[in-house]
Amino acid sequence: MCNNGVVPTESSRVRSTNETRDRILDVALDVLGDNPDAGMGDIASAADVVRRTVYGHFPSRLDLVRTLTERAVTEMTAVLAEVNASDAEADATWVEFIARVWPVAHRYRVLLALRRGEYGEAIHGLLGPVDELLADLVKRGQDRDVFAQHLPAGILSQLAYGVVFAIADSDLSNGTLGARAATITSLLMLGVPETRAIALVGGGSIRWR
Amino acid sequence: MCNNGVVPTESSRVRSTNETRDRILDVALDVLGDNPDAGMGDIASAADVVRRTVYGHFPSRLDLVRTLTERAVTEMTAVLAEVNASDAEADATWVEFIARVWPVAHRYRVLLALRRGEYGEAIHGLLGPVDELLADLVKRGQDRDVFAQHLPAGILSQLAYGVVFAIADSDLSNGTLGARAATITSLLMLGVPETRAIALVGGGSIRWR
DNA sequence: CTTCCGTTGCACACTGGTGTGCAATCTACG
DNA sequence: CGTAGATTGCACACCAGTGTGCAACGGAAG
Repeated sequence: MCNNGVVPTESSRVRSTNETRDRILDVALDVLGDNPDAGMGDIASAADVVRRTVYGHFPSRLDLVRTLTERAVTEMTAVLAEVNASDAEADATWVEFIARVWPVAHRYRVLLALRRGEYGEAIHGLLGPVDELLADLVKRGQDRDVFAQHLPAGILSQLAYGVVFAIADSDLSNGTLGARAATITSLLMLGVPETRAIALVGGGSIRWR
Repeated sequence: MCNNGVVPTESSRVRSTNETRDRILDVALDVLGDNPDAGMGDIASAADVVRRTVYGHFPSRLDLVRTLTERAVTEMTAVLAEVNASDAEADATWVEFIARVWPVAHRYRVLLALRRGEYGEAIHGLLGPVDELLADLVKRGQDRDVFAQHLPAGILSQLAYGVVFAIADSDLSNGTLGARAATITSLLMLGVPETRAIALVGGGSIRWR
C-alpha cells in the first residue's frame, strides 16, 4: 500500500532469517556429505545454531533433505537442459555435461548415498526429471551409434553417472584431476573408443604415472 | 577315545545348532539385502527364531555382519586366487573372474551398501585382501597395455567391480543377462575395445533391442 | 529318569535420535 | 520506547533398536 508498488526491501530482519536458513542448508550438505546418518543436532551445531532453530525452518528431517534435493534438481536440470540444447554429437555433449555438472555433482554427492535408505523413495521421485534427461541424452547417442548398446539407455545412463558420482566421492575429488578421470571413465563405459575419448577431453598423456 | 580315531559324529544336537546358526546367516543376507538397515528383530523373525536366539549365536550385530563378511571374503578370494593363477591375458582373466564370481557377488551385494555407515571400518578391513587381489589383476593388465591407464589400478579396480555389484543389484540381476552386461560394461571401463570385449564374452549381437 | 543344552518368552536398562511446547532473550523496525 | 519476530535453552514425550538377565520349556544323550 505504501511502498510505491516496489517489492518491499525484505527488511534486513527477513534477510537475516533467510541467511540462517541458507546457512543451514549449505552446512547440512557438508555434514551429510561426511556422514549421511548425521542427525539434526550435528547439522545444527555445525551451522552455529541450536537444534530447535533448525526445526523452526524445517519441520522434519525429511523436509530438510527434500529441500536439498529440490535445490540439486534445479541446478542439474538447468545445466542438462542447456547442454542438451546443443546439436553436437552425443559424446561431445556428454563431455560438456560432465564438465559443467562436476562441481554440482561433487557438492550434492551425498544424495546418491541418501537414495538408499529412509528417504530413498522421496529422493528418487524428485530426481526423476534428471534421470529422464540423462537417459534421453544416452539414448540419442545410442541411436546414432556413438554409444554402445549392450544395456538399455535408462540403466546405462544411471551407471555412467553413478561412476561420475563415485569418483567425485573418492580421494580424486580435488582439482581437475577427478573431473578428467570421471569424464574418461564414463565415456569408456558408454562405449566410446579410448582414442576418441582422449581426443574429446583434450590432449596430453593420460598415463597415470 | 572310543570312536576309532574318526571325527566324532557331531551328535545331532550340535548339528541342529549349527543348522540354526547357518540359517540365521543365510536369512540375514537376504533380509539385509532388501534393507541394509534391518534390525536383529527382522532377521530373527525371518529365520523363524526369536530375537534372543540370534543374540545367542552372535553377541552383537557387528559380530553377525563380520561373520557374513568373513564368509564372503573366503569365497571371493578362493575364486580370485584360482582364476588369477592362470597365465591368460588380463582381460580374459577378468571375464573368467566375473563369470565365476557373479553368483557370489550377487549373494553378498549387500556388503557394498554396508561398507558405508556404521560398520564401514570393520568391513573395509576384512575386504582388504579381496581389494588387493583385484588391484593386482588390474595392474597386471595395465602393465601389458591391455587395460587403460587413466586411473591408478587401485581405484580403477574398485570402480569396475563397483559397477559389477551395481548391476547385480539392479533389475537385470536375474539370469545370465546381468552377468553378460556386467562383464561387458566393466571391460569397457577398463579400457578394453568394444570389439575385443564382445569377442571375449562370446559372440552374438549385443544390441539391447 | 536325569541331565544337558538350545531355545523361548518376557522383562528390563540404556542409547540416540526425533519432534514439540514454552518461556526467556535479543534485536531490528516503527 | 514498544513490539514483532527470530533465536535460544530447557523441558518433555516418544520411538526404535540394542544388548542383558532369568526362569521356563522341550528334546536328545547318557
